[in-house]
Amino acid sequence: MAATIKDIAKKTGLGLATISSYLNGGNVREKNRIKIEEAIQELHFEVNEVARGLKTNKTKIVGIIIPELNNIFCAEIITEVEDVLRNHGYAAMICDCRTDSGREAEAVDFLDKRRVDGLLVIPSGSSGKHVAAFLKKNKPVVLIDRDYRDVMCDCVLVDNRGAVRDAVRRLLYAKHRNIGLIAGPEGMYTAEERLKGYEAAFKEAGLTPSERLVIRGDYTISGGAGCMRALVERNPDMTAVIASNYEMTMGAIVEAHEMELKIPEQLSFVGFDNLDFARACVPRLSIVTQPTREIGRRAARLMIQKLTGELPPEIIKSERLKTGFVEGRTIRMR
Amino acid sequence: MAATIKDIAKKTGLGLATISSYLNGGNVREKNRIKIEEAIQELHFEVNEVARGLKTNKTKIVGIIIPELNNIFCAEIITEVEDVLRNHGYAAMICDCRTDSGREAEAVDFLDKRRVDGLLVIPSGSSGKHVAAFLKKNKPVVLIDRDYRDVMCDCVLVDNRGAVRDAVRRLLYAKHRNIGLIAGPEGMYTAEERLKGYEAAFKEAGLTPSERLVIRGDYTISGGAGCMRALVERNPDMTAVIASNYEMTMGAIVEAHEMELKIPEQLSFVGFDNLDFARACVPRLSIVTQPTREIGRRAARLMIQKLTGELPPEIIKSERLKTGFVEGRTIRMR
DNA sequence: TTTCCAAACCGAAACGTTTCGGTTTTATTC
DNA sequence: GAATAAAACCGAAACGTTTCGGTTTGGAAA
Repeated sequence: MAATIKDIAKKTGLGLATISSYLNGGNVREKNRIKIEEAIQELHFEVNEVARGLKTNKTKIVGIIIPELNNIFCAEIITEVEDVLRNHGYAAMICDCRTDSGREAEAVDFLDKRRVDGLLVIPSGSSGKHVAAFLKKNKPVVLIDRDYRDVMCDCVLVDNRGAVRDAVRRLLYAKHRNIGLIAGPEGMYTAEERLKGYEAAFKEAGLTPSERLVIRGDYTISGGAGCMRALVERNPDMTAVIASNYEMTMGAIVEAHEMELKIPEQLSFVGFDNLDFARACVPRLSIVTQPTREIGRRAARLMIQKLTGELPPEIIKSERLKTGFVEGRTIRMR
Repeated sequence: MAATIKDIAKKTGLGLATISSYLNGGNVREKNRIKIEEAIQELHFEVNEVARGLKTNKTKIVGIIIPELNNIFCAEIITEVEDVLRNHGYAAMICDCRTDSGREAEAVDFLDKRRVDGLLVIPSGSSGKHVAAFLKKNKPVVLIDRDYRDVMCDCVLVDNRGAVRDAVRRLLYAKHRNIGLIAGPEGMYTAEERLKGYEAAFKEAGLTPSERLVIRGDYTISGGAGCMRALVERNPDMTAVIASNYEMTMGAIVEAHEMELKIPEQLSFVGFDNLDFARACVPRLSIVTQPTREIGRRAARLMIQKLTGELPPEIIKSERLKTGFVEGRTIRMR
């Protein structure tokens, strides 16, 4: 049906190798170049990337595994990743694993069978055993946002610890002492790091927060809401709360309204991540922000570098990006 | 490097065709089955889907083209689509075309070269000329959310007209008469449909709204904000506003706060799409909702049916889904 | 005009599957 | 145990590229 390189060869009277050379940027005599281009036009020839992939053992496809496509943080990163990849001729094959590390492992298999050239993963679990086989083939794996505990990979992370430490510092500076934290799930890399940042800020100020001020959520809206209520009920003296991801920020805000808690008059608040949402709230939320586009860009670039061999496989690169803070009106000076 | 079917044949002493047959669910004598499975285990054999694709002329990949991955509405649909596709053994190759129909055409080419088996598109422009070549190869194209004006494709749409008509009806029922509409960009399918729904509701009530009550936004947050301000300034008698997509809903709300407009005391409001956001607002927004998961599921199923031949190519199916309405507290009875 | 060298060109083989048509094996029946 | 039908098996060829090693060509230098 579709024209092949052989049809072009026949039509132009040239050899297979010459056409192939032309297609891959090799030198061809001017008049032949013209003939080839005409034939390509006429027959609507398009390189069959599948055949090429079989021969070269390179598919020019990067597999992307994420916990939830339907999650703005992930989506923003992937948008950027896809853009950079495609600009370099790579296609993005995406698998959503619903924040389930079992499904993550399945996705790795799925993509491996399809012979993707590399894997970009926002890990759901903390073990990376399931990518070991892939790595053994000398294909690159780049991690985003969190690290595997047991397998070394290139990665692009964020200074989670510094992010929350900074938020706490600001609250301490505003004379808050009883600062609640809606932390993330136990064992989750970003959650643990953020919690450590919380503790570090107190420590450096020579303070020790009550244990009752920290509660674990599950990074969901309803989880955030539940935690907010629990924190308020169990800490009558609490004057400020930090929610440590976007979903829980949303949930906390909803619940505060539900409880008719005035923010920041009765309770100061620091949220996470989504600037649009922060701006839409009344009053505008003060939030920790993550450089999602930059994360995506760097991860994709790292992948490209590994793929092109610009960065040799044996050197493993880990980048850590600074977070930001956007002032709103939800921190009250005491 | 990686084991091939030939290695399995050699190891088991069986023929190539037998192994292939086994891999494709054919019958094999029990003892041979065991031998094959052992060999596969031992050599870590995995089918090379690239080679298979070359031979069968089927890649088991579906190309997905969307205006913005980084847009909750799209992301929710795609999440569902990807899930269904993968459950049927298909991979999703995603291209974000930044709401640019030129880039959309490029994406079609890109995916076509990679020999995807079908194309799922949330169109950015209204012309579908760029998929004509793809369709001519007898490969299916399924459209989501909007239709091409010039090319017939299977599609899954939403009753946009009914959605806004319903919203207006509710406001009319609450005795509002001067109802503003923040409409979408001119020429955009969903925008035009929603506008028609607005007009239809007035017509059936025997009313004609002032032209000044309709303003065109560009489906962005800042666009929505600007429109809100303009509407309020130019219509002192306006008592209610409808924003016709999520981003503009957000923008409108932000701007209302900015202008210190009390909702719903001074202005009733109906938003669009994002339930989480609606719930997080104070008071909770009344919104039109779209069945995103269902849209995704149906589109993916349609694609699968076309791909498996369950639905013959010559019959073109178009599905239209009903929207919903979630009551909040932003419509005041007059 | 001849010589010579680099540049351009060439076809066969290979990548790892599936499929076609034909052959062997097995199970069944008499 | 022979005859038969069905089931299982088999290898070669093909899918559309790239690449290898070798051959031809063009044009500059002599």
